[in-house]
Amino acid sequence: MVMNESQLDQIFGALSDATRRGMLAQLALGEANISALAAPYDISQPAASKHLRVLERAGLIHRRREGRDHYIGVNPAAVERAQNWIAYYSQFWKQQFDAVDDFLKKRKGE
Amino acid sequence: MVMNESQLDQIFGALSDATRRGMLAQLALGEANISALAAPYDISQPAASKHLRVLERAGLIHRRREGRDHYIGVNPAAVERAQNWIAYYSQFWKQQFDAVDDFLKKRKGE
DNA sequence: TTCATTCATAACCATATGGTTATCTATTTT
DNA sequence: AAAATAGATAACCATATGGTTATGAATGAA
Repeated sequence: MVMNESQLDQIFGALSDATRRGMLAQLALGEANISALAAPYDISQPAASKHLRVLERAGLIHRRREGRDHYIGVNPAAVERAQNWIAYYSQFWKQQFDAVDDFLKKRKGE
Repeated sequence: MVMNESQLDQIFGALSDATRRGMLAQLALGEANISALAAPYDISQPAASKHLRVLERAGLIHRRREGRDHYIGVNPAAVERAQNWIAYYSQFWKQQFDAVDDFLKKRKGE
């Protein structure tokens, strides 16, 4: 579980906003340019630009320029870091939760 | 994938700080009181108290009072929400990533 | 009863975040 | 060449975040 802590800060921080999560969700359908990603939200163009910079800084997306369009795609590896952190600890959390649960069930059965 | 968006905001937001992630990691060993959770960090007692309130508001932990001690434990269900969000979309992200990867490998083989 | 410990709360400070409008560059379209 | 489109950047604003010190309440130990 060796991992750059500050990058995890940025990854989770980037995921903590519904607009950015929505953009990532949209990118599950494939690459999109910034206008397309901004369209579903009632925000200004610079606001969308800022959100994408946050996602980019966290390493969650990459950007490919084609003329005046910037095409955005997801970096699954970065998302996986967050997923791994949660998965690693949730083993232990669930385990100890289940232990308490078992104890309560057994006591109820007496 | 119906899920309270603002709670996801809070869950991911709570996970975006290394101190709070450290506290959750420590809780993998079992319940602990606030002093024990604060001990590894060079922060004041009120700072630790604030971090725990953030985790609590996100539903990631629960608190049980015993005399002057507040014992903290993890709520695995809340963590699972974050995990599920990532797991759901990462299918698609990886899938499209693999498709590009295959394409590049095939082209290289020509 | 007095002292120590655990924790919460209030007030404050610096910085980050999420939004805006205005303006600029670069590229495409007409 | 002129107009439209895609984006970036700067300057600004309100609020949130993460930290501090000071203080108070409640419980436990001497």
